[in-house]
Amino acid sequence: MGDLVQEAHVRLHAQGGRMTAQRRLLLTILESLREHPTAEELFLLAIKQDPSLNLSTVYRTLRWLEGENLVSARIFAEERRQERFDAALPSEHHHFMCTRCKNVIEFDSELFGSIKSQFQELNGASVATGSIVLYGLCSNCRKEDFDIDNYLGAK
Amino acid sequence: MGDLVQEAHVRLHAQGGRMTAQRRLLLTILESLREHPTAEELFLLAIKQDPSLNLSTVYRTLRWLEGENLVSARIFAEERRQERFDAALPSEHHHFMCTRCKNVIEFDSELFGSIKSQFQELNGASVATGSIVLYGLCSNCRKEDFDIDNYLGAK
DNA sequence: ATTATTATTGCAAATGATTTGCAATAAAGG
DNA sequence: CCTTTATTGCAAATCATTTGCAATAATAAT
Repeated sequence: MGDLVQEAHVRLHAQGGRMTAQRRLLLTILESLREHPTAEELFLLAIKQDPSLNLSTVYRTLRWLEGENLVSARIFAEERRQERFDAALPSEHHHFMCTRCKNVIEFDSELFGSIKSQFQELNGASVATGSIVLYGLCSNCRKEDFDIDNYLGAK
Repeated sequence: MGDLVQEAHVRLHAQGGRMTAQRRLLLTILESLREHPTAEELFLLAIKQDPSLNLSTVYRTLRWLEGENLVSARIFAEERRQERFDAALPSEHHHFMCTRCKNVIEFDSELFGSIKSQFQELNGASVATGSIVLYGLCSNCRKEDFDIDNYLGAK
């Protein structure tokens, strides 16, 4: 059993909550994914194993996890109004989304700290959190675009 | 008449569109604002001058502007699923949102370029766009929090 | 200026993601 | 095993945004 299931179990117990089959299933899937699924994508994966699972249970589970800081939700510019859920690593990290395949790549940046403190000093603000989002083509999709160009060029 | 109205006029003409009273009103308000209003906030400002204006006209106008790259839309983490519209400066810029008063401050960062190229090199991706979002307390709200603390402390 | 053309509007209804009320179900403690 | 009550599935509600359509009004043509 993975870390996330374990951790959730402990926290649920501490707050009088219950570890249900539905939660265990969702947590297991969630920690097996490198991707950042939408609620519906997670739901579609989960009903393969439990067809009676309901989408609202998925949302309720994700919101609970979010409140526990075990998952974070974000909306990417490419996909207005739809949230993606990230089984949050404890450390601060940033995201790149491929505008073609919608895959999300996480990355770190030592420069981010300087950006924050620079902003703080200039504005007298106190920055608590923040993140960087980049958009473009991942290496795979760059290749495919190149192949298509070649194909079209050859015709 | 401001730049935005002017520019929109030119583009509308070029594409067989029409400069209506509603558009002129919305554009005028938009370029007079330093803030990043939601569609509804813009609507509420606009109906003071034209009470018959409809919210869907506001959305249609904003979407057209977005398509023309005269306005950009973004969703801040603090406000799930609600878009804010930014009468986009031509240059790349970033945002800070105060989690208390919801005010948005724009800022530049020379370091952003390095972050992009660093990511590109590490991942073989090509980064087209991106942005930084910071959250925290603006200088005003820091003061107010301080005042409240003092007040509570003094009681 | 007047008229014809058709882009744009206001309105109401639709959409799509997410949330909520509620009765039925099932963990966990005793 | 029984009891308590957190959690579920379901259906209906919400909220921001979008869309179809008939009426209106900017522009082009006369």
